[in-house]
Amino acid sequence: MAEAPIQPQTRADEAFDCLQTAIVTGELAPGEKIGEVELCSRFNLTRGPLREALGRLESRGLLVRRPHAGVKVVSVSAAELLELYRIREVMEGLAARQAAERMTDEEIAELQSTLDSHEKMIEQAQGQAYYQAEGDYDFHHRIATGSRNAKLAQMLLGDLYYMVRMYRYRLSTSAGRPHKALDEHRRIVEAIAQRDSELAEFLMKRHINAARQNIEQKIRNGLLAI
Amino acid sequence: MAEAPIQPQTRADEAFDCLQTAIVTGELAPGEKIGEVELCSRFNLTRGPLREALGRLESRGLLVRRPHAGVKVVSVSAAELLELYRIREVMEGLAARQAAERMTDEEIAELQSTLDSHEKMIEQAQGQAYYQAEGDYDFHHRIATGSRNAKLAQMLLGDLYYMVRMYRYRLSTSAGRPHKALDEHRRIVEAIAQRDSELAEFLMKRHINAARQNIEQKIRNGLLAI
DNA sequence: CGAGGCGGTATTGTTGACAATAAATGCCTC
DNA sequence: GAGGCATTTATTGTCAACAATACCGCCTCG
Repeated sequence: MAEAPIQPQTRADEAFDCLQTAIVTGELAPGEKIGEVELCSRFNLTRGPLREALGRLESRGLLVRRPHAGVKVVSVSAAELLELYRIREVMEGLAARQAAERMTDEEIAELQSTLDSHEKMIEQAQGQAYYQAEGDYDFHHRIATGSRNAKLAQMLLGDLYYMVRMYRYRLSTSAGRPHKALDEHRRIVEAIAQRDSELAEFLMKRHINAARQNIEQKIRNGLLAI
Repeated sequence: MAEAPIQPQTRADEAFDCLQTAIVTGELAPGEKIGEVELCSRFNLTRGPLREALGRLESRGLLVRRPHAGVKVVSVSAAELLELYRIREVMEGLAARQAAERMTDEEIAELQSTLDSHEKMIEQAQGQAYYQAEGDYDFHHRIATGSRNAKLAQMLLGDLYYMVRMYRYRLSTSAGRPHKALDEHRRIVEAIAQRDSELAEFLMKRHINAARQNIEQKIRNGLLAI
């Protein structure tokens, strides 16, 4: 894959990575107000690079900043989370369509083999939810880059996924869903392998739509406090 | 509307706005390598806020930055510009669909009246291209915000439009297209007014698809050097 | 007793100087 | 004369001090 550089090349990059993962993992809770100096001591940084990272995070919508009043982690309401899935639906649908047109045969083969390993991960039930989440992320990540649409991949991987992942960590997938999701992944890859771009788009949209409905149902049942 | 604050609230915001408009208008040409100190003197800023703005611009994909090697304005190839339109197609389709479901009657009425004024602007042929571009931007802007999908609006208005507008300035619309575009706008609004979300999505997608093909054709004819 | 204004304090925004890195130039060697 | 290496230089990255602003508690006044 080779996505992350060997090491953050500059202190600002380092700060950016630290903050981003801290937000995604929930180490910095949504809605939490955070002071700059506190963050500096926490991540061994100085305020210059930190502020630069803060700006980038704000631009990506993970932070909100009020002038002279500090920054706080964005808190996404349940409704907004569902809206995110609406966006994912159309964007990843496009990604799947373009991936079907443009992925190399090697990439498709790799994609299929990753699905195999995801299946194994799910079989050994321990840590099922976590591995499923990671596997799911891996799958969608590959489709996004496989679209050969740089901006699309950037928006999906840089903007949307991080916001969704904020909630993945506390959103344990419901029983039975992992298998269903994997099956849906399989069908999408199948369509891509057959270069059936229309079908790939359709299946991807339906896949994400199903995930959204899954969350929607949980919210209705009060199983999910956001 | 009331979008832009009365004045940039902080120096970094000011820097961000300056740089962004400078890039969009072409004052800073794509591919141009720019030094920080030069920018500082040009916009009467100091390097701190400037760097913060630079980070935000980079995060939005208008700049590319190589550590210790300076920043340069992103140069979008013809192929990438067309890819941008593919993204717009699906995202604005979604925006139109949600706008049809969620815009208030007042907003729809306003939208219709803005179309009237756009028509007048086109009638008086002078500066046709410019007004058309602005009117087009205005229209799509309203649809995006009308979707009541904050993240969608943010991604469209914050990420995509600025990149597209970089090329709008040198992309004179072809003869006859303004009228056609206005007509397409009219139909979309009509669908929204009738709360026909499916039709609104369809028409919007087709509208942007037509714009893309228009550009594609120009590129093929060598009328467009990118 | 409540509301509004006022000052202290802590936090953010900004600045200029310092250090580290990469590009560029000139020199030396082959 | 050409190529590679070391030095120089300019640019970026980083830091710590300074200034400006908003929040909080207190006091006064209605």
